[in-house]
Amino acid sequence: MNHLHSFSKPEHLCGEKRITRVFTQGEAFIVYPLRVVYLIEPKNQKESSTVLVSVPKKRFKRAVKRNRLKRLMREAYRLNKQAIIEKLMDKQLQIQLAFNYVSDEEMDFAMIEKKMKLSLQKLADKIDLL
RNA sequence: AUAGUAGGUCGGUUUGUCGCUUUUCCCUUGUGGAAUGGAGGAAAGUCCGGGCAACGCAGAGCACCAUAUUUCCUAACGGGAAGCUGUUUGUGAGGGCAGAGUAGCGUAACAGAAAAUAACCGCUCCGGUUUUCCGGAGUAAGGGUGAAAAGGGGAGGUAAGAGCUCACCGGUUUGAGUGGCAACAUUCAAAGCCGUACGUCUUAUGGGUUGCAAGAUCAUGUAUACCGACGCAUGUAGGGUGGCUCGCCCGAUGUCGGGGGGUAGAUUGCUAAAGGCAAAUGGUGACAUUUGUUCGAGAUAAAUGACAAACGCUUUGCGCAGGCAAAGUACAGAACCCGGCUUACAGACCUGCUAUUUUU
RNA sequence: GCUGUUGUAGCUCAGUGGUAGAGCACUUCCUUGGUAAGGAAGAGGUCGCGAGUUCAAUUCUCAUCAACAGCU
Repeated sequence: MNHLHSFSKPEHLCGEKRITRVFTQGEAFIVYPLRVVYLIEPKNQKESSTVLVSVPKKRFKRAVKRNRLKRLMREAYRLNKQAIIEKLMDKQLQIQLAFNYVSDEEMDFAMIEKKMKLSLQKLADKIDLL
């Protein structure tokens, strides 16, 4: 069985030091409602892509809504990550990603998936330029 | 039948595809496979109480905070049950709120004569003047103001009046009896002639602090914290006793020995518990006892999901009806664990009771 | 996870139970040839929301909502 669509623990971006590094050294762009922060560097760990998603408490007060949006974003990433993974494998690079949700309104899965595809395409273009 | 009220219960189901995570097992040992478990009645707010943990422990007084009707329940509580008294709300079943003490002190705007040792108008008597009126004394029945006006209405009494006196009634205090575990209720007698609300104050009881991001262990690794002995000093400067006072305790620098702070990480704490369900017994009840049976989240930038389809339920529209179509399907997500309280909630069900209408 | 503070006019803030105020801003008028400054007058408040105590609540009590801050 192939595992093109998995999203297991090693693919999460965690640990205070690594997260701080991404946010201080990484670059960012916005594909509304997603703000994408990324850091591309030569490959030195097993996974070629590690990701975190976040929804600010300030915009969504209820935990249920925050959890749902995070799940939708994760799901959208999981189903579409192949777009960048292969390019990274070819060039022997790794990427660390952070997705911030910056809208004030809840969106459904179709919308979020569309935006996620857009932002991943944008990342793929950047990888090609390197 | 409709509307309501009190208490209790539930709060979607099935299938497919792709995923997340706990535990166990297997192998060809890795982006592997299999099996298994995986949010709530409020997981929420963090308002109380407890367990558990670390630190502290020399006390006394004051201060501070909380609580305050009775009896019971409970591990405990500021929670609950059943009562008592008052008040308020509802046609009603019911619901809300308050309930230690009152000796002293303070406040009660505006209006009103006066907001508690009262006297503007009025009433009565006396003196002056004699047309109205002026001055003095008495009085608190009547008037108006106000949220609130000095027990109630009646008879006697008087110049006019007044608990001034009398009987009855209301309330207060004291004593005695009856009922009740008690709060209290009720009866009799006596006294006295009797206002209200809030605050302050007083009394009683309780309160060490911090919280699983507590704390423990491991690997890496080193400031020189801390401890002991000796020496100095002889309780001096200063410090601690988490706000103050008294009291108590420690106590400067040196040498030797022991020892290991902080940061980031991993493991642990971590989930079986005052647990759920049923029956019987006791109790008005909260609840307790016994017996039987049953279940099993443990993540850590944080899992329990996404998509699709079908069904169920609710509402609306169309239709005589079967049915068809559309819309909706709540509040909300564990983060150490329990007991409560509070707040949010589509819809459904059960039991008791109430009101209205109709029928028998 | 734990803890605290604040909410009053468009803005910044007063207001210790008795008719809600100040400064700036706004409107009208005066002044000036005109503008600014100055002067006069005026408008603008569910006192975050909901209960309770009281004769009376911005103020006292309870619950709730929002904003902000702190510890880690």
